[in-house]
Amino acid sequence: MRETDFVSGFARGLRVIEAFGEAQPRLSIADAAKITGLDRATVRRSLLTLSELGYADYDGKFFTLTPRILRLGHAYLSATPLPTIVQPYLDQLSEKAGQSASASVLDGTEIVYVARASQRRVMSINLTPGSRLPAYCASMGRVLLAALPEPEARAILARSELRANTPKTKTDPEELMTELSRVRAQGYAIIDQELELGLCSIAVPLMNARNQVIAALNIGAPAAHVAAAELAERYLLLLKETQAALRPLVQ
Amino acid sequence: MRETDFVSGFARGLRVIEAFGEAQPRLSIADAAKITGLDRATVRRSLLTLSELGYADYDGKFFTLTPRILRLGHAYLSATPLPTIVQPYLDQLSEKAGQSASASVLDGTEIVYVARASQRRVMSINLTPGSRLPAYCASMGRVLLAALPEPEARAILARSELRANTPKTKTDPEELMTELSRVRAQGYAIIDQELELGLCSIAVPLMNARNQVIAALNIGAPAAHVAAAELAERYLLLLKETQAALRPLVQ
DNA sequence: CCATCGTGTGCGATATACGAACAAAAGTCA
DNA sequence: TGACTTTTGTTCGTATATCGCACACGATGG
Repeated sequence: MRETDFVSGFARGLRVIEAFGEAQPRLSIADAAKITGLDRATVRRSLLTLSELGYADYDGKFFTLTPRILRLGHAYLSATPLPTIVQPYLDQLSEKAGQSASASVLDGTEIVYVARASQRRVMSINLTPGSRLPAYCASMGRVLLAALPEPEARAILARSELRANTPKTKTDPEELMTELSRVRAQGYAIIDQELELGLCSIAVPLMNARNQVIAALNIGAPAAHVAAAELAERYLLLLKETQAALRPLVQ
Repeated sequence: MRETDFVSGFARGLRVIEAFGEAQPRLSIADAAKITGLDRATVRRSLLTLSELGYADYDGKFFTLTPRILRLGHAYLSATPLPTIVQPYLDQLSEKAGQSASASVLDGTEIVYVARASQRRVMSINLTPGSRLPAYCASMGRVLLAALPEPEARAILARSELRANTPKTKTDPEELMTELSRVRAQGYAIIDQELELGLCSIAVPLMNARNQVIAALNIGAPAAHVAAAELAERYLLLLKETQAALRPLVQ
């Protein structure tokens, strides 16, 4: 790609959108400039553009994103067959298990939820399609990493910020690589409160007819109700059934 | 706003993202140029930019969005308090009712789902946060339109493409305005298979402490299980409870 | 009253869009 | 099949748009 085949104004604008996050629902021009590292004048132009197009509101001081911004992500969710195909199966799975069921794919060091059927909420985090979690400490992340060639998985772990979210979180890259081998061998991953105390989950890969891993499915449960050790006997069969049902339908 | 306070390269790029939709998961440069009405050279630069940033994949012929694009919508969903606050209440509501429960806001002539707790799937449409439906024929749309000053509601109806999705769809603006008055008076809206045959729903407004309508809540049910006439007696109380519980929590 | 912070603006240097031209595929039809 | 048309992707030159910097101004607070 040539230098001139890149629209930097567009790229800068996308960075500005992403500056709005968890902790930042309202941004002033200076805030957004600080977060993105862009010049204030540039950020101002981007924000005014967003506001002009209806993607943001502006009260003269602060900018907030409007629901219209969801059109952008929705373009993916409705255009990509996977979420649509998977959703009804997750609904069934969730109902049979009495727990939340989700599907996600890998994006860099993170997993991205592309579909979810939630039962009563047990986590402090609100997960919706589009939500992201670090791959190294999520059951679906383990499954997706295990599907990669070892050097790639290792590279992703190297790029990850391996934080101990709880005392149970595995953060040693070597230990994680060993865990990935086990996951690869047994065909599923179990996480016991490594992301958040009180939460455990079990995940399996979702493969297409050519045996390529294209996503992961999981069931999450409160540790208080279901011990991690019981996850496999309770839910593995259900997950495997869903995995098998979806296999001929994807890609 | 001055002319130069608008970054047209950014605006064009956003149009390109939105070109990917339901029917268009994969776009060639020429496809995207046709849909957006932009020059092929311009579209090409935007698409290559998206690809360079990891928001799109490019196989040399077709572009597809990657899950990374969800970061953009997620910036809204996680930054805006509403979806996070509402979700657990929707989960409860959905569980008690045994039907899907959703929350949405108005964006132009459409409602946008910002949170949803789904039970078994009954509609052909897959609804997730970010999904959009025409306001005029959705129960939450009726409630949100009814909350507007009459001239504004009328203006939105005028801008809407009033399609008869089913034989039951109301498409006459005057009839719709009358319906909005009824909705305003009774405090809820019922839709009987106006969007899709076999689907009916009931919605109430979600107000904040200052009585401003900031969203709508609904319960959707298959017409085969629940006649439209029974919706109110079955679910109105539940919806009102949720409405009351949320009222002090929002905004 | 000055220091600090945030916002808006003018300007020269640089990046980008447009239209057109060209090259390469992909159809089309005898 | 082969010649012809149509469509698509890419490149180029130039007019225009945009960036980042520097500065001005107002608000806020010690």
